[in-house]
Amino acid sequence: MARLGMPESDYPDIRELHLFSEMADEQFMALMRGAYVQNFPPRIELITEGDSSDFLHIVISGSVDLFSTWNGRETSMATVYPVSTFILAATIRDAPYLMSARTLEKSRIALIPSQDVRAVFDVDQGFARAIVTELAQCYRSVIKAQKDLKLRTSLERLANYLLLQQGHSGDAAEFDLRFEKRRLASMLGMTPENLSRTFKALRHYGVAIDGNRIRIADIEDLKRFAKPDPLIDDPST
Amino acid sequence: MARLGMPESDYPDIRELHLFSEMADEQFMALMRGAYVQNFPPRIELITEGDSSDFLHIVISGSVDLFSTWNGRETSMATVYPVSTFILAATIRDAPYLMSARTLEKSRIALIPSQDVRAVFDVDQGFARAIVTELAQCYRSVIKAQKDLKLRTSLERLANYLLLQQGHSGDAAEFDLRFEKRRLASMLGMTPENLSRTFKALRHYGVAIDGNRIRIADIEDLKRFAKPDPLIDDPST
DNA sequence: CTGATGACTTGATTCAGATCAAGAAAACAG
DNA sequence: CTGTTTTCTTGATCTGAATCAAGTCATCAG
Repeated sequence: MARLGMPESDYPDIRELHLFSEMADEQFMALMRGAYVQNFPPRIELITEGDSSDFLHIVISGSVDLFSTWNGRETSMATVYPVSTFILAATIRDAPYLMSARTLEKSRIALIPSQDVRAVFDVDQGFARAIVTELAQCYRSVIKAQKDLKLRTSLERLANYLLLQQGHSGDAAEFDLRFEKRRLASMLGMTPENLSRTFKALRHYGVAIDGNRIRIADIEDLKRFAKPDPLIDDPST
Repeated sequence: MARLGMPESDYPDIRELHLFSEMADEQFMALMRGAYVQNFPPRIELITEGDSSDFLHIVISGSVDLFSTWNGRETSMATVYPVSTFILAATIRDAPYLMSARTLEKSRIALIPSQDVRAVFDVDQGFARAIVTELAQCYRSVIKAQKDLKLRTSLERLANYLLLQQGHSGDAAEFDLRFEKRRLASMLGMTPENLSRTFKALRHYGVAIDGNRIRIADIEDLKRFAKPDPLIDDPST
């Protein structure tokens, strides 16, 4: 967990991020000079909801779970994969985090001081444009998630989730779940027990499950049931 | 429903909006020149989800319901009151609307061509900063709504909603619901029947209801049950 | 290899909330 | 004012999902 200035070998990965790709070299270097990189073991809590947002975080490798708690309950809100940022909105507004974050596995995280981000925003046109685009994207993702939650049953949510994952796996008939079922359950807004039963219910639509391995016999059949909708399920729009 | 260029009498209200208050006069006038104002009767659908986002909308008077549908089901996502904008994210990304919008009452709506908004963003520093702040705010609002949905029962959501409304009414012990119960039910993610029963269940915590009139006997008692949390319920953070 | 730990499944039961049905109250048009 | 329409409420019932409980399976440290 040694805390270091950012090694230059990490620059290219970050530079490629949509958020940083359009800005001037000079400003990019200014951001990188103030940045840190840390390696974290699995299951380390990186930030806690309610804390003030001192750093913009970037996942360089590994993965991070964003979750929230209230009154003793906990729910997973999203998972962040490399290479992308999180808690951009809190950084921009200089407001407390609304979600906590923990590493799911051994992860490499870059930290850019929030005040640097806000300062560079004001002087770099390309960076400003990129931040706006990114935020609008994030906003739309959450709206989609909320539609998913309010308009669908858990069976429908799981079916659509599987179709989405299947797309990510290059449309292969078989693929592995990307993370453990208890987290998947939490993301989909249900209990682990219920997820187990929901998987079994999907057998009627040709879904076979063995451990983390999913096999979909007939995509079209599953689609007829799941009724995927780009305005809910397409992450790119 | 006559369509007009924007009358200058509307300028000050719009100029006061956080989104437009920091920009240069010249740019503001440029936006206004391309804008329209329309008066709509109640229950008119202003935009339909899936359509392309040609205009940024501003509610000058009245109110607007943002809702979504899927597979024959419908849910209210948010209500927009004067003076504020909606579908900013779709405008920024030049992407299809994720939600539909309809007037709840007779409403006056301003329409600014999306391409003008994007063009001015690139030349006006203050406007760019304001858009980013607004978007970050919107993002955080939706995250809060999602925490509310995933972490609370409908009884808890209603209790916290009432506490929030009570705050909006200057902490009066009595106040009126701002809109009809069927919409409130949809916003809170439940059926009208269930809302009726949930109101009755809150009598145990000193909540009396008569038509649209709410009376809270003992705020502290209700708070002990509702456990309001600024990271979910405070719209300003 | 072995015991311990945590993840997953399965069954029984309970509960929150939806649905169905009907009546009461309010809003509205003529 | 009167009939109509819509909203709201109430009751009965059903269902999706949570909870409780127990057992299986996999992983991993020693």
